[in-house]
Amino acid sequence: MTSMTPARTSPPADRPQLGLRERKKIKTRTAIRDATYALIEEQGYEATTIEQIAERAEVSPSTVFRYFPTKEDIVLTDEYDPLLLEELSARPADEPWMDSLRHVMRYAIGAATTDEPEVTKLRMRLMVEVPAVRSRMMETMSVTGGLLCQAVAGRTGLAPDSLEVRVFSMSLIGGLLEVSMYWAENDFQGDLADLVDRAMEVMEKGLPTEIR
Amino acid sequence: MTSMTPARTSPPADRPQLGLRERKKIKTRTAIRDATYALIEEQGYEATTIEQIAERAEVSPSTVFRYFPTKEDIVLTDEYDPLLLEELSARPADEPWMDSLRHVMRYAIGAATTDEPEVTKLRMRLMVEVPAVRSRMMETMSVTGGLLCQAVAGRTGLAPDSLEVRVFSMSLIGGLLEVSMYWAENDFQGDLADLVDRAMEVMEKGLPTEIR
DNA sequence: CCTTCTTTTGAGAGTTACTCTCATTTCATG
DNA sequence: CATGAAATGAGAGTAACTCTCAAAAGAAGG
Repeated sequence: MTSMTPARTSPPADRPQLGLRERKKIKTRTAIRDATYALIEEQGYEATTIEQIAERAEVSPSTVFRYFPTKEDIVLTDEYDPLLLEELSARPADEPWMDSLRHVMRYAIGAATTDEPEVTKLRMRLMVEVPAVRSRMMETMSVTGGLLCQAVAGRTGLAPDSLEVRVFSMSLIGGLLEVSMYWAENDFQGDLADLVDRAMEVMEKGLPTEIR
Repeated sequence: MTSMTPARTSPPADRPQLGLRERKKIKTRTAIRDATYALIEEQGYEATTIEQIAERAEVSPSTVFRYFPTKEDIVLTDEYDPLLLEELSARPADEPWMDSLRHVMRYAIGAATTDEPEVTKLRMRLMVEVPAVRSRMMETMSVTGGLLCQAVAGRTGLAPDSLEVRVFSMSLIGGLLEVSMYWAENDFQGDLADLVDRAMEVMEKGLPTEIR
């Protein structure tokens, strides 16, 4: 899911013969992001202004806004969701639903923590510390939620816009988001994959000591 | 929870001999809120500026910000959470946890839909339509989540900051928030309490057709 | 290479939510 | 009524965004 996946330098997979124009666009995009990360490390999130970002990325402020609709998006945006959903639908149809999810989550976590661990951690830290970032993250998670609904519906045969599917998806996403926060708040101790396992256990079976 | 409870004209219960100062404060607070609601009905959320709100409420813009930290808060803020938690902890200790929750939810829904149904609906509509409002709502829900953790912990004997409790609380809140959205998106058809029941069923037992 | 068309960029002005400060007013109290 | 504390208003300032328009830079064809 969004929170687990790092922002990529280049779009995953396809890169066949891009024109100079396209290549430049990618370069500016990452220039802006890198500038932002660097400035945030130096001064913190709030203290970093769009103007500073623009200056360091050597573009105009207008351009920054052209590439990212909000300041938070510079930090958060990634393009992994479709990949994950694909991964999810590629799972065997007879596999228990929660097991499929677990696999996909592991996959996502692997990608995020191997690829660019510092960036991933920075993002999670910002999520915990900066309300605006957290909000924006939740926003994008609810978009992810919509996609998840499709996947769940496809798998279970339920309607994607039914209350049940929607509630299930959102509560799942809420839970997973909380895992990230927990991990970040506890200084990234332990293995994120293990935490996710524990979380999914809870969401599947309820609290450990709960009296049914 | 927050999403279900209407903003009150006066703080619930206690009003024993308030000084003129306090009474005036309450009056301005509701004046601002009423002005906001009215303007939003007339022009929509985005088109309504703080200046307009201030003008109609007959206070200065500064005062508006003194009472509400953000524009979204004018619409969303209520003070019901503590009440609900109290209600929750007042439930018999041997009652199954989910049953307790169900009761409290019913209570909250009853209060919200009986008290000021139009306001409640307006808020939910804004939640669906205005991203900023939705974000802010999610923010406050995550605060509520923290409180809920305490309650869950007290009941189950688990640590309030344990991963399990936190995940459980947040996924619950995510699910309940989605119920509100669903209700609003479907033009408030059907009984909210029924929807909440169905949602809690999902969160307790998983999706209907799920193969365990 | 040069022309023409399209896309991307930069500059600048404007809006609005929000912050901070300080003087003034308004209530509380003895 | 005097004195102190709290609430208000006025105003200046910041920074994230939005919009518009003209200049610059790649794409494509002759």
